[in-house]
Order: sequence, then C-alpha cells, then structure tokens
Amino acid sequence: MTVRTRIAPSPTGDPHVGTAYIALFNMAFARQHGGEFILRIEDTDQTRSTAESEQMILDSLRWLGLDWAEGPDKPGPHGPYRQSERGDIYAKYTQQLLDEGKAFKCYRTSEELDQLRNQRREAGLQGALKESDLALSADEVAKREAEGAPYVVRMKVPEEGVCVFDDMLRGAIEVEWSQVDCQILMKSDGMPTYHLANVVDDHLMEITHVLRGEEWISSAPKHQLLYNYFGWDMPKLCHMPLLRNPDKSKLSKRKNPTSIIYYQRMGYMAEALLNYLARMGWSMPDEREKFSLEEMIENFDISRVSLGGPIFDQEKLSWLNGLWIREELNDEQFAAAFQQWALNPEYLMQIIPLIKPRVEKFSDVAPVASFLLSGMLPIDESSFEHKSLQQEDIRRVLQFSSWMLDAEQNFSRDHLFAQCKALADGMELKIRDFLFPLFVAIAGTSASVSVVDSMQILGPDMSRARVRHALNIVGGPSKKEAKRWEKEYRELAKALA
RNA sequence: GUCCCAUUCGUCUAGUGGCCUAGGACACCGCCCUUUCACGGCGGUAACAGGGGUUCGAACCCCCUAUGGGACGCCA
Repeated sequence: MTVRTRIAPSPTGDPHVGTAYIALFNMAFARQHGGEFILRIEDTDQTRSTAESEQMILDSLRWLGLDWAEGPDKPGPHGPYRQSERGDIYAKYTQQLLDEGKAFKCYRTSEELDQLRNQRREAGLQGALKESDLALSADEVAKREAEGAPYVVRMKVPEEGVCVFDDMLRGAIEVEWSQVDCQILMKSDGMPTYHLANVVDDHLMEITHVLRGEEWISSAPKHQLLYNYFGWDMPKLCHMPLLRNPDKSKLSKRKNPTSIIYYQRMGYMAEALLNYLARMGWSMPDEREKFSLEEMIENFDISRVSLGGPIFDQEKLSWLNGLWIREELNDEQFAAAFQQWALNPEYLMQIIPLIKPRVEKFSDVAPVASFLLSGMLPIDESSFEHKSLQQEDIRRVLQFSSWMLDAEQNFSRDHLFAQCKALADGMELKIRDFLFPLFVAIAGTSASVSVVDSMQILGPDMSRARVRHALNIVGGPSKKEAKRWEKEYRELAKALA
C-alpha cells in the first residue's frame, strides 16, 4: 500500500494546520496498514512557492513528528514536474489524450471565458462549460492557430449521464456529467494543472490510496475520468472533513491563527498539537483524549472518522497542551523544552539587537523582552490612552492595520514600515501617532522596541492575532462604520505595495 | 444560482437497530483540597435539526424539509 497526500505551499510559506491535519491522517492510515506514506508538494502554479516556503512546510511537519517516505522511483516531496529530465511527461500524456480524441485544444482567451460564463448565468443556464460551448468557428481556430495564439488543452467530458465514484467514508457519490466542466489539463504556459499532474504522478508512483480534504470531492469525477481515459486503476479515495473557524466556515487565517509556526511560537508542544489534530473528527476506541502518534497509529481505524466539519477550538487545545506539559515533562525535561523554545540561539539572536541598546542591567531584559515571549497581551482600554489621538482614530488605525496585515504576505520590517507609512499618510496621521496603537497591540505599551521589527520576529499569525485582540478591546467598527471604513480603506489600499 | 457533502450538549465526540432514562472530554457553574491563584478531586447545567415512513423496536435504515459547509479559476 502506498498512500500519499499533496500539500500546497502558501506564498508566505506559513505552514497551515490543515496541511498537517491531512498529512497526519495519511500517515496514520498508511502506517497502520504497514504501507508507505508519501508527501508531495504541489507547485504547478509557479507563483506560489519558493524553496524557502517549501522548506518551512517540511520543517514544520518534521517538528510535529510527521515523517514521509522518499525513494528513487517514488519522488519525494516534489513531483516529477519539478525535475527537468521528467518535465515532458505531462506533455506526452496530454498528447496521448489529444491523439485518442479524449482531449482538445482550446483557443479561448480568459476574457472570452468570463464573457461566456456571464452570458450563461444571465440566461439562467446551469451546468458546466462543455466542448460545444467553447467551440470557435473553424476559420477562427485556423486564424488563431496561424497567429500562434496561446491555447490550453482541455479534457473531454460526457455531456450527459451520471458519474459514480466511491469514497471510503461516504460510499458511492453520484454526480451528473452535465455538472462537470471540461477541465484544463495543460495551461498555455505548458505546465500541467493539478488535475493532470495529480493523476499522472499518482499512477507513476503506484499510489493506492489518497486521503485529501473534502474540498476535492467535486473534482473527483474528473480524476476518475482521467484514470479511465488512460486505462489505469484509480486509487481509493477518502475525503476528510474540513477544519472550521468558530463561525463554521473553512479554517482561514482571517478568523483564526492557522499557521503551525504560530502554535509553535505560542509555546505548544508538538505532541499536543498533533494529538489535538488527531481528535478532530477522530477518536480512540477507548475515547481517551491524550495519546501519542504511535498510540494513534496502533489504534487507527479510518472508519472512526466522523464527517461533520470540526471547529478548531483553541481552548481545548490549550487544556490538552497543559496535560502534556504537566504529565509528560519532568522538571529537567521542562527546563530543556522551555530553553529550546525561548532561549534558542536563532530566536534569541533576533531579539538581542533590539534589546541590548535599551538595558542597563540583565534584570532589565525580561521586562523589555517579555512581549516577545508571550501570547495574547494583558491590555485594556486604558492601555490606549493617548494625549492627542481620539478613540475613533485608534479604532480606525487598528482596523486598517488589521486589514493590511491580513492581506500582507511580506513580513519583513522595512516592507511593513513602508505599508504603515502609506496608511498613515493616507489617514493624514503622523507616523508616530499611527504607530501608537500598534505598539500597544503588539508590545503592550508604546515604550518599546521597534514595532515593525517586533512584527517580523513574532511572525504573521501572532501579529495579526494581537492586532485583532487589541481591536476587540477598543471595539471594532459597528455595522454602519464597517461599510464606511471599508470604503475608505479600499481607497487607501491603492497606495499600498 | 447550480451541484455535492454534512447535521448528537455552546465546542470536540461515543453511538453502526434493543445494552440510551443518550456516555466521555473542553468550557461554564457549585463543592472539596489549599495562606492566594492554578493544579487535582467530586458534583451539576446542557444535545439526537424538524416532519414523515420502514420495523415488535430507530440517535442509528429510507424519503422530504430546514440549516451549515464545500465546489463551480489557465489556484491547489
């Protein structure tokens, strides 16, 4: 048995807990059956990942204690498409489908596609775009071909009938073919889409089981059809429930910290985080709450996965982490773990240059640096009292900053400063005044080291969480204000890089 | 809007036709322990989304409705 999961790097490289969640279940399933667990990084969209962002994900998964197989014929984290010597395999399989009449070239531009989709919506038509909808006149095709216009390769999909595929947890799922669009397999830049790469790689790597998130259910018919077109056996599919925000939407960084690095910085033990993730949608046969990865693997049974989307509850995670700390670490181990967390050279060396100029004795260090070793800060309304700034200004600064930070992918100090400056100018505030609420949010007081340096060190999720926390304390916008503010912010955001 | 998936205490869940007067855990509340707080111990509040079937019997099987979520990209 060979089980694999695919992970998609985020541009910032922030490794998502959802990624770890899926990887964990893949691994438990594979290891329970004595099989191999393979991890693949999906990167056919080259805008996403860099070597560093991929490394951050792999490091985070290793930190959690997850490990995966890599072999010469079973490419490791990367798909064959990353390896130049195998880069043409997708072209080969695409050509095969073209030759067999199972795929077609499409010269439609994105603008035309938008138009087509809008027209159909206005006409009240339902169903997916089919080959016949996309067809251009023979003249037009010949013209565009002669011009060397870019084209994509799409798979052909039956116009009617039902597709039935199997899910290990849900049984047979039926979808009308009319709902399935003729998926692009090869982009105009010659790169395969996920759908093609996924099917070809999995076949070449002899994958037998795929455990992935529920959001993939709707593309399963396309995948199955591709397997049929190629005449290959399809791996068994299992779709895991999606982790949710407290408001039940799919877990997202705007509403909840999602980065593994956040939970690391927050001081959770890897074992506890993994344990908590394992309890999302799954339970031990004896219902015990605390268990190790090894114990999970020993007792793993995929049919014990429950399908309702679990809400990621930080409170219960904290309780579980407390259990791990109190019960699994003796004083020596606690000391070592804490030292590793707080006093490791990598982290310390980021902090020292900021702290050193501001201390006269070592006893000054802890008070000055404490906010860099904390979670949420104990601040209240009085923390935000300011000689000239109005309450309204403070609330707006925090809300605008929060929106800016949510969208921000680059958390380097200089860039963050430039963004803050741009917002401050737009709001006609002195940068010093603009930064005041941020100082309180990030450091707990305005008498502190550089706030943009602090945000860089604390990382995106911790910074966002603290700003959001501060906003809750001073009061976010009312519904009326929110509308006006959003409009203002959209104007200001144009000045942002 | 269309299609798909889901639905047990506020939250995570047990439950696979009779062991269910629905069990455990987090959170919350109360009591005990304790110079405080926390930890720990004991107890409490709190759920089968609604309606129809099937069955001697339904949280469990079927249908309808409602609610929630996901997917509808030259993203993954």
